Amino acid sequence: MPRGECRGQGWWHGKFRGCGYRLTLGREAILEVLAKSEKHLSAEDIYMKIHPRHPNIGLTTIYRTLDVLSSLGMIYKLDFGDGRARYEFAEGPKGAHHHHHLVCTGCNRVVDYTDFIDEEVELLQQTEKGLGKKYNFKINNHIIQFYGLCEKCSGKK
Amino acid sequence: MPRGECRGQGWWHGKFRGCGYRLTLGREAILEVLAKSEKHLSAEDIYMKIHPRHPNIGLTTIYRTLDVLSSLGMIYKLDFGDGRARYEFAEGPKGAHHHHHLVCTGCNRVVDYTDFIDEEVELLQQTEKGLGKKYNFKINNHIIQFYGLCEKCSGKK
DNA sequence: TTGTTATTGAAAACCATTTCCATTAATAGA
DNA sequence: TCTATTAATGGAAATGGTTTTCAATAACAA
Repeated sequence: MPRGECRGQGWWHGKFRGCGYRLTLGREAILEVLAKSEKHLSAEDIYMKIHPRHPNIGLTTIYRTLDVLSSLGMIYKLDFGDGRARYEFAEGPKGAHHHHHLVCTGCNRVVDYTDFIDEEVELLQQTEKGLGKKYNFKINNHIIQFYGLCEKCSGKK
Repeated sequence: MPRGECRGQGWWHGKFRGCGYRLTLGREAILEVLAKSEKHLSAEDIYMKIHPRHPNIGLTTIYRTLDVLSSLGMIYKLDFGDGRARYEFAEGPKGAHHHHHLVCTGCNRVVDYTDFIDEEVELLQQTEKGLGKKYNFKINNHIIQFYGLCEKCSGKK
């Protein structure tokens, strides 16, 4: 199932079915929350958002679904070093909103930046290709993150 | 305490003292293990290596010491996504052995690569400077990691 | 040598995530 | 539409890396 032929309402029907997954209420609800929401939600954040409307969807299901969505490439699993995973909607194919993260180690605020992205992407592709060949890796993902202190936290210190 | 004026046997004495830390057996033992060892040790790895010689050093102390060393910039705390932190000795100043990591998501093998490092470092510095100014961050760290499947794991599939 | 206080070890607590297992429900086929 | 199959679910319990607690110990300054 080549990633990326998705767009429009309900495109995920095919995505699920095509991979032998069933389309359930929970899965749709979670996808919807991630698609609409501010970014970087934790499993519990998602649970909280979904619970009022779907009180019968448990946290376990959230975790399981997030794994599925993540393995389908529909969402990204992120780690900002605060001990809980965060998830963000993978905005369609072709990296339309490709960005990386700038994390404040003081207050855990996260800034999505797109500055220098073109240069980054170019270097990443080059590196990916080089490394892949040299070490015989089939590379399919990368992380770039910057850590520091935001204005507020820098002052506090 | 400006990082980086360290070299030679026992340079850490000053590093510790200068920051109000005491120099203890445990701290030296842990530093030594990290300095000598293959890279990417987990807290428990370190515990196992130290235990035969120092059976009275507990895992708790390992964790506490790793925090201290990490906050002093003497070691790096790494996350390869397998649920446990790894640590690696910060090889002196000036990024003498600056490298990044290529992680196999199949078997968790980690390759340290230095290919394209110069280009990377240049871009990183540029980005760091740009982001720092634009978002008023005092950036002091970054991560770059590639994930994929190594030859073996790629075949298995 | 002595007093102060950072450091320690062991056990318990923490807490995000996973596993278990009996129940439910999505889907394919009749 | 109805039915059988089996993936998906939820609640409770387990997991496991890391942190906290607290009384005992030991590094260091004087």
